[in-house]
Amino acid sequence: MHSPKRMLFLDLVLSLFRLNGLLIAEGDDMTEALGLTSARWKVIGVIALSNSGLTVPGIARVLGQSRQAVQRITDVMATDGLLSYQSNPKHKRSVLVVLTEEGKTAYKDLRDVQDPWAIDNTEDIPIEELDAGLRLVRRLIQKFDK
Amino acid sequence: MHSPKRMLFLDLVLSLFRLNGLLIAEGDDMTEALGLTSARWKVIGVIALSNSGLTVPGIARVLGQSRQAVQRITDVMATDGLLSYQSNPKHKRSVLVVLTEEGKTAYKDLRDVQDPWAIDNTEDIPIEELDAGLRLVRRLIQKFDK
DNA sequence: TGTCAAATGACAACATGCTGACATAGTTCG
DNA sequence: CGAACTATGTCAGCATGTTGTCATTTGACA
Repeated sequence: MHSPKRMLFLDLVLSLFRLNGLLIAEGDDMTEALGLTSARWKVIGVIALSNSGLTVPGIARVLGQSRQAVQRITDVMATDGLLSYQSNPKHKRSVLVVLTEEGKTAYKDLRDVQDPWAIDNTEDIPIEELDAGLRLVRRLIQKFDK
Repeated sequence: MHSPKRMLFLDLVLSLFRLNGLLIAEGDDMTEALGLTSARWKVIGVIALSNSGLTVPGIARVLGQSRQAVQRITDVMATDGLLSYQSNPKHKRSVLVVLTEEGKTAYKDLRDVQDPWAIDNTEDIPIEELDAGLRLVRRLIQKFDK
């Protein structure tokens, strides 16, 4: 027992916890000047990448989070003027979340800091390794997301 | 420039956020019957792997978390009888955290559920891929942990 | 030795996530 | 059509993590 594979996997899991914390800290530091946080740019990113508009539960599904958690973030962001709610022709109660002009500007600013950050932190990592890593992560997500 | 590498990296980061959430949910479900949670078995694991005993800030450094967060967990676990504080000959105020008999039993029970879980979830993944993934994660941790 | 910076404990405020519960809106199907 | 199921908004409680602050203890060094 204590197979190397098992130890490897548990080690990977603990390392992922740690990396997650570091990435959140990085994201918060990086976007502090923009009035954003990790939680907020996750939401902004999802909305910006959708053409037709998303509902709160829709964003939650994309992020793999509870709709309540997303609702809290969007409510504060709406108060801050980054996004607004738009009536949904498909549903009387479930409104669509859209970026305001301010929100679009924030997304652009976000990209302006995020892109150099991504480039800086991958310049010494071969693209094949990143790709393999992403595939592994996706495989694990599929395994647990049921 | 929207380089593929940049997109890949941002995709990886978002996927890591999601995987992190799923792993925490897995950990909580898996150890629910033992009266543990993800936060608790992280701490138990660190203590169990140390021979000489650790202080609260020491555990925090291993986990890459704030000492306050760890202190909160250890306080509750001490109340629950899983661990106890032992006077530290090296330091008048900073006590050592040690597992009680109940805590050691919990660690054993934890391993009994964690091992099959790790084996199940890696049986279709080559060890080389896990190893490569761990190396990538560690590389990123080093990059951000400064 | 005396002083000062770092480490620690303790407390507070806050952000982010979860689940549960309840009412209402939408969908499916007999 | 109507009943049952699902999806959504909303509110509440809780767990986990962060940062900030302040007093005290340690340790390093002029």
